Amino acid sequence: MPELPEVETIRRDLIKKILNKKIAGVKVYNAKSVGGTASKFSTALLGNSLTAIERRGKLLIWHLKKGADFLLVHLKMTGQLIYVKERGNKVEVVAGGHKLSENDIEGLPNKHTRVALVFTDGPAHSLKHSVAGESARNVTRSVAGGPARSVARSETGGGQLFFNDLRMFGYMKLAPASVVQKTLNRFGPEPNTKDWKFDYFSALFQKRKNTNLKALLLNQELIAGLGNIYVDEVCWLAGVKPTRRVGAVTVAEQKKLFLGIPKILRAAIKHRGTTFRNFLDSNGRKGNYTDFLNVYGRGGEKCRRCQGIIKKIRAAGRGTHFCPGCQK
DNA sequence: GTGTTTGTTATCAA
DNA sequence: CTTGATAACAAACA
Repeated sequence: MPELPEVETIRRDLIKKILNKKIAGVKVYNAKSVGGTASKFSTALLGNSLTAIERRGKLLIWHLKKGADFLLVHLKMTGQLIYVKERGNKVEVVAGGHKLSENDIEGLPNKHTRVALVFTDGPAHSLKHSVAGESARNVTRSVAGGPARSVARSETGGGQLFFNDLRMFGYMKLAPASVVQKTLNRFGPEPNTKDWKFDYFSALFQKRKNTNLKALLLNQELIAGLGNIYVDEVCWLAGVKPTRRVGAVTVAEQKKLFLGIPKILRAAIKHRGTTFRNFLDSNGRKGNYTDFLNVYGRGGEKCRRCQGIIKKIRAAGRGTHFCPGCQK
């Protein structure tokens, strides 16, 4: 469940790994993941390179050197962008010293791989362009040796980026500047920037007084980047129940929430995000903020602040965790 | 077979 | 038009 801190972690890593490298190979395992037209996608990316990677909320905006389009990348719930550096025929994990489980980067591409990009530092030797069928399984069956293998054996030193997405909600879509602008304009302010102002935040509690706090904080058009995990954590930190009617949140509580949001997001970025289920960073490694969660995923456990028992309910259609003891 | 997981959008009601 | 709530999407797991 990549939220702002997880997407930001990936963004920072990808800048180091793939910026300005030539895209020498493109493989689409699932056309839907790239907006439906795999050939258009491949053509736009082959021989191209990234000049910048921006983030807005949970959305990544890839700037391409050639062509008029940008690439919008959204991981939704189960998307992963895993970069594997290549040495000869052997695939090598970039970040060592960390044990990887079977579900991590070994065996990539796997059945959840929807797109693979091959990078090279130098000029592209051979530009591979292939479009696969519905799943990696089909691909492997239909072609001798499997196209997946042909990617792994590509003669490049730049490495490969795998877009894995179990549930296929995520996407990598080409978009012209006009569409990008329209998309970005819909987001609320970024909590970790100078755009994060209390006057704006406080006004939301008047404007949206009839919903509950959880729904307010989850709304990307009002605040960019919070998702289910961090909303629960922010509410705990501020001592307010996520189910509280927005109109009944006091100014003092608004202040705690206002300060708590960037505080938690920054801490989570510092610890490279939270891995609760599917999140892996671009090295295929888990996020470490999981150890710092106070309520999310701790239903039935003791509150670290008041020794109450964390409750899990459903609010705004989401699994919601809070402490009845110290959240009012 | 049932319920649960959640980011975003579509849809509907008020 | 706005707000608010809910279903739908899709795959896997307990």
